[in-house]
Amino acid sequence: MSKKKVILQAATMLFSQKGFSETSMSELSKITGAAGGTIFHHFKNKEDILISILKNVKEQIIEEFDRYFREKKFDTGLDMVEGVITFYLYLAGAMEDEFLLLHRHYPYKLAETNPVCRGHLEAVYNCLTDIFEQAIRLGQTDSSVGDMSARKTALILLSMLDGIVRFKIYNLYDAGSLYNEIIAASRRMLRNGHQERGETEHAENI
Amino acid sequence: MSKKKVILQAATMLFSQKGFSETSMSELSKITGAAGGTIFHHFKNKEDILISILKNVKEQIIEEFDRYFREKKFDTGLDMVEGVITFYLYLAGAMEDEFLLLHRHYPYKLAETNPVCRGHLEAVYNCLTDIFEQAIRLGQTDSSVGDMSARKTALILLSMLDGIVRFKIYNLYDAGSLYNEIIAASRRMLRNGHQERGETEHAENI
DNA sequence: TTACCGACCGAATGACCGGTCGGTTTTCTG
DNA sequence: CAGAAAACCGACCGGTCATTCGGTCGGTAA
Repeated sequence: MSKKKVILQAATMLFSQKGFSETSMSELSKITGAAGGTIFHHFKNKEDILISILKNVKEQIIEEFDRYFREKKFDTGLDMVEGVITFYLYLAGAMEDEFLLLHRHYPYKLAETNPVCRGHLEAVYNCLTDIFEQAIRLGQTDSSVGDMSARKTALILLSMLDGIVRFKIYNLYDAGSLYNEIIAASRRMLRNGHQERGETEHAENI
Repeated sequence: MSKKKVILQAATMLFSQKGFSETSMSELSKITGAAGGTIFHHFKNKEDILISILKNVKEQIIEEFDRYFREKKFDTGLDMVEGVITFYLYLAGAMEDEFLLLHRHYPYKLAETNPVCRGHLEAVYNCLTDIFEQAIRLGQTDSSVGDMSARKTALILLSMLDGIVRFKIYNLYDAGSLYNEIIAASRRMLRNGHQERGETEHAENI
């Protein structure tokens, strides 16, 4: 493997697990076996390494979902939502470092001044939101999902998963033990129930 | 106000908005007007400042919820859940810096080796989860909330709000414009609907 | 008056930081 | 094989970092 790849891979791990500022170039140099100068031969500065990593993360996540949808078909929109949730949680485990990096604050701080960085981050979240939105819209055409704002509900679902993943990453709670309840809760949240029943006495508050 | 309070207040802002490692003691010194030595007279090191801040954050959040429940009463458990969600989102805006700090990675990293730090963080999340759990259990006794694991559903609700707040903090999406949908989605997720209807053809997948 | 206190100061310290540069080795190409 | 280009090296630089420490000062108790 080329030295550049080695550097990128080690930096992904270090920036994710230790943080960007908390990782020194000398440490990256020691771990990769590359001399200090070699790193700066491949990347113009430390920040440039992070941008390259984020580009990779973006491409990997989008590619993973593309592949998933190429292989998988769904009976209903609601089933598709469940599939996406399941795959998202799987991916958060399989790409642990990458998801951890996306939960760190530094990339978002950098995104405020660096358009390229912002572009990569937005691409990830737009991709994910779009997928959920499509699934919800599909569910609304086949009546497996009720009448609600597809975009906003997609964002709520994504927020929920994002929060679950953060809890797991930050060692607050284990996402795995919540899996069944997440699926059940999402189905209850989405399912078509518009029979205009009158027994739900608090409907007028919504 | 005592110099120690000034230091703590400025450090809360700096550690939240810039990050712990990205904030230097000289910057903290300049902003507060306290000499470098003064800061180390009040705190044994930089980390000790963070611990003190987390202690404050914990106490403030718990106190805020205590006050809220002293003033507010609810007709049903489901109404209580809505109230807690609303208050949580209000608090995330009113205590922006404090919530931002709770979304940074450094405190959780520190918690792995520092039991005091871990204690403060756990206290915050246990408090919040307990509140949701109580509301759900109340809802189950008055039949406004369906039959589901109270603890796990509480964690899912908290994850959802946590994710929403993160999206807002990291400038990914505005939580305010999602408020009505969050309430509606939560009510759908929780509401008692166990009429054993057969028309939801995917119930067997849950 | 004296003796002591805690709050406060800011220069000094040494470790470490990101980044540079001149030179060497390896790889590619004609 | 020659020579150019790319990869690589590590000593070195100026600057910043958290922390230390000798000392000043106003209050207060004996």
